[in-house]
Amino acid sequence: MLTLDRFLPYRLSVASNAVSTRISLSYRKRFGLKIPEWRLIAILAEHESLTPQEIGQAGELDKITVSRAAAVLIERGLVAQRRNPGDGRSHFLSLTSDGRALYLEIAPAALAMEAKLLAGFSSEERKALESLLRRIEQAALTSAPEV
Amino acid sequence: MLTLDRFLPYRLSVASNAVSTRISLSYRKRFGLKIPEWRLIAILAEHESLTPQEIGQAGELDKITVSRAAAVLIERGLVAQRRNPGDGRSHFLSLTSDGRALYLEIAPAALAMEAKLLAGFSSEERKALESLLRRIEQAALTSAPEV
DNA sequence: GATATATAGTTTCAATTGCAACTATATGAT
DNA sequence: ATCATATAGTTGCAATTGAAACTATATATC
Repeated sequence: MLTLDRFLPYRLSVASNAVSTRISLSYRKRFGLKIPEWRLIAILAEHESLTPQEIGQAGELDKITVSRAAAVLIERGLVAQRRNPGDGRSHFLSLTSDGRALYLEIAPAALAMEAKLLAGFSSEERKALESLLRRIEQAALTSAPEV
Repeated sequence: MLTLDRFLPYRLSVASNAVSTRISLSYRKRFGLKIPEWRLIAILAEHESLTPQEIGQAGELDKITVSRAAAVLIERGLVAQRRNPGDGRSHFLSLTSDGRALYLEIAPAALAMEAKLLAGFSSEERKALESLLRRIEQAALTSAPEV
């Protein structure tokens, strides 16, 4: 028998929405960033210099989203663009020093929010949650697109 | 140090998106339903007759979403509306026999999709995932709206 | 090296979503 | 009973999102 309350896709969606809403409010209020913009900054902070395509792969963002987020961040002077000598259709993106400075502000705030969410969890529980989420994601991507 | 790939809100969002995308495609293709419409049907299947407000509480849907989903389902003859004698601003919604018939088709399909997603999980893992998700959700709702 | 096909990224347009204003009814105060 | 305030649900409008078309460049074929 089906019970919505115990249906995995429902529980996952509700949990994810609660967390996203909570977090995105913070990003927006404190730093004027939407989630894709924040993701792009986080990825560039880890990778130095990437093409939009590589950013999309690294952060599960589609190319439209990357394009728009990058435009906003370039406009704000947080991200710089330079030619890709190997491929004229593409280009490299990287954080400017302002971008890096902003990242150094956000990263601790993000970690603090995460810590708050996970406050009641043991370290085994955290690991378990991460691993279960990865497996569910894998299963969703793997199973045939049509049931 | 922050790593996007290991950041809980990110993992949660990615997993939830993967599952939602996968599932909503199915609902839409096979039954012409969007997720809120499906949720509304599932809730009414469990509760017989509810006001829009009660539906919203039962399924984490805001009142606008309920209103629009209900309008679509009434138009399709899947949901019926009748006066609420106790409060003229409100009304009761319930499944029509067509609505119940559709539910009896969808419910097994939904359970089958869930089973597929959870195929590699032991029953302890399933319970753990459900409980961890509820706790995260609670933590997100509880923690102050501003960090 | 010209033409055809493929790919990276952007832009346009249509669908979806959510806030804020609105309508109708209910509740509380004088 | 009248007026003020609160609540249920709907609608209008603005912002967000995503799919498809478009532009520019690259690669493959003849």
